[in-house]
Amino acid sequence: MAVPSSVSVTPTASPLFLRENEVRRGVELLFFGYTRLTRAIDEGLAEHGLGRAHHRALYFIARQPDLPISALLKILAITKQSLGRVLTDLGDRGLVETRTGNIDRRQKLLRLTPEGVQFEAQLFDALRSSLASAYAAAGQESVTGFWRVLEGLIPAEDKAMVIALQKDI
Amino acid sequence: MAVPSSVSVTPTASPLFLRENEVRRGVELLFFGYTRLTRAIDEGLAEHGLGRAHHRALYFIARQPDLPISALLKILAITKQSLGRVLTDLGDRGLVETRTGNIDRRQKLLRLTPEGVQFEAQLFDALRSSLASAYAAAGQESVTGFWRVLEGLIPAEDKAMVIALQKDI
DNA sequence: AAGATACGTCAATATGGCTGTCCCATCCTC
DNA sequence: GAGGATGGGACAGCCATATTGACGTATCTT
Repeated sequence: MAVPSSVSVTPTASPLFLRENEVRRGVELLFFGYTRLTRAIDEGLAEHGLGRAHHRALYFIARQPDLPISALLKILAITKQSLGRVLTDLGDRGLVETRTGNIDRRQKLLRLTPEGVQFEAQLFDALRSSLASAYAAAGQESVTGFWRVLEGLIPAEDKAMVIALQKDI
Repeated sequence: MAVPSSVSVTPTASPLFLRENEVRRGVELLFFGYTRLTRAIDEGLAEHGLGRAHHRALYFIARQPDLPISALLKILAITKQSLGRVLTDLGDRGLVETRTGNIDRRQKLLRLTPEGVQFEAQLFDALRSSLASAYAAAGQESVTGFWRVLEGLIPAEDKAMVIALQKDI
């Protein structure tokens, strides 16, 4: 390891620093795996003149119908302005609609139109076929490990949000 | 594993289609895990006025010194123009240098300068601490599964490239 | 000598983020 | 009921990162 001593000056070897190979492998597999998975849907998106940002919104709206905009902002961690543009596009194409919240009338609750449901399902099919075949090739035990490691990458303050997503399946 | 015996159409319900929950979970964990990991280095990059695109180049040059530009183009799967700008920025900051190939004098071989090595190591420390703690929390068996699933997401035609990266650690 | 390859470069464009500012409607608290 | 906090929308401008297409030069291969 040709790391200049000025950077990581650990006099004693910490276990966290004995893993360069494993860490680099994880970084690389995450990079390639993630980018290849997202590419699986580009074609479907392009047919509607949409990009990946639109898909992310579409996906989470599909996942939690009647999601308030503020919740989507937290999930995506982008600014209101950036999301506004995306939602305008999705609305213009008749894929997403909003209605006023019952409990809090300031809120707009997002949900997919029937066309939106169909389109999201079509995109999801591409994700499913990629991920399901990776799952099948790796085996169920590996899938569990895959989830565990990824969960460990999510900071504590975001974890509740992610788990909430997966509760009401 | 329950992979249909060929690519053929299975009239009965394929196991691949009985996994919506698992697939959604994977999509979400990949999204959050990947984005959170990449955020870990944004601060360090911003100090040099660089972005994530610069880090990706820096990372793979660190990984394979004397990498020809054409190889980096394949890894990153972006256009020559996009990469050109990134490499210009890295060169201007004295982080990356090129030299003419010995075997093929048309090639320019990329490598980090000493400053580049130090900077990459600093960024890598952030990645390492995130990933290593996720690894530690999940356990070694999970890490193996994590790798296996991600490998399954990489299309066959790219797999050789990724494996080549990990051979000469 | 001809063609392919590796790299560089110019110009124009798209996407998806950002900041800052201001506004309106609604809710909550005192 | 007044005042402040919150949810959402909108305008203007900017930045980072990617794209396509076309063209040029050096070098390698045949």
